[in-house]
Amino acid sequence: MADNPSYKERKVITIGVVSELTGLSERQIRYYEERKLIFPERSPKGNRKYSFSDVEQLIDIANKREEGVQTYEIRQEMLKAKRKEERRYRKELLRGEINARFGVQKE
Amino acid sequence: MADNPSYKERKVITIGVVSELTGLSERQIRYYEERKLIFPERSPKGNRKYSFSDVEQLIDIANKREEGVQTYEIRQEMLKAKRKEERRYRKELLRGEINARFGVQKE
DNA sequence: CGTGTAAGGAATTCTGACACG
DNA sequence: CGTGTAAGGAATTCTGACACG
Repeated sequence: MADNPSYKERKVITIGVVSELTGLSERQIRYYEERKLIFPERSPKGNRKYSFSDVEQLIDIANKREEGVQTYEIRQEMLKAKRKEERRYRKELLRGEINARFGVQKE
Repeated sequence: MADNPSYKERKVITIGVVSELTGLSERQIRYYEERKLIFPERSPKGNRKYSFSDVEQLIDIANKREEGVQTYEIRQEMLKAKRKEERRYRKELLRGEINARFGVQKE
């Protein structure tokens, strides 16, 4: 589904660059991690690494915060969206299984 | 043509990460820049920033070097490919202009 | 030519804490 | 709650140079 090299998801960007890209302070970025809104990886020596996808997520968070939405609420929204996505995915899986057993044959 | 956000071309990766990604030493990466094989941007304070595209380019360079190709030769090949690409592009431009004046109308 | 390394300095990042509100 | 800041240390990056071959 995603590109195989998947430039968007590779966690390769350091916090300083993320700060420039998002306009957020490093303090804010680390705090949003503490509040479980963002999940960077760590380099061997402990430096945070973010993906472009994380950068976009942070920009969304920044917009919500400007509207006065609290981090807790943002987290709730994220969890809700995630559950919805999982339901959609399971449904898709199920459809595939049913087709494999009872569906019309291809060719 | 490329994605608008253009994750592949944004120069956001520090040299340490590029070193991990490519298996090349920082010394080698800086040297290939000196030889004009790679063109990182610089952060305000002078740190090199690379794109995913640069990383791929470096992997190609590493492969060529393993085959014993010298940096000078690699550079010549790159310049040749670039000129070829430019000819293709100008041809494309020209075709567009001709169509705009004399070509069949759409609709 | 291509790469390793030691050198010294400057910039980056990390954590835990105090501050304000 | 969300963010700024000073603190001290560790890791990163930079440049110019010497070394080997």
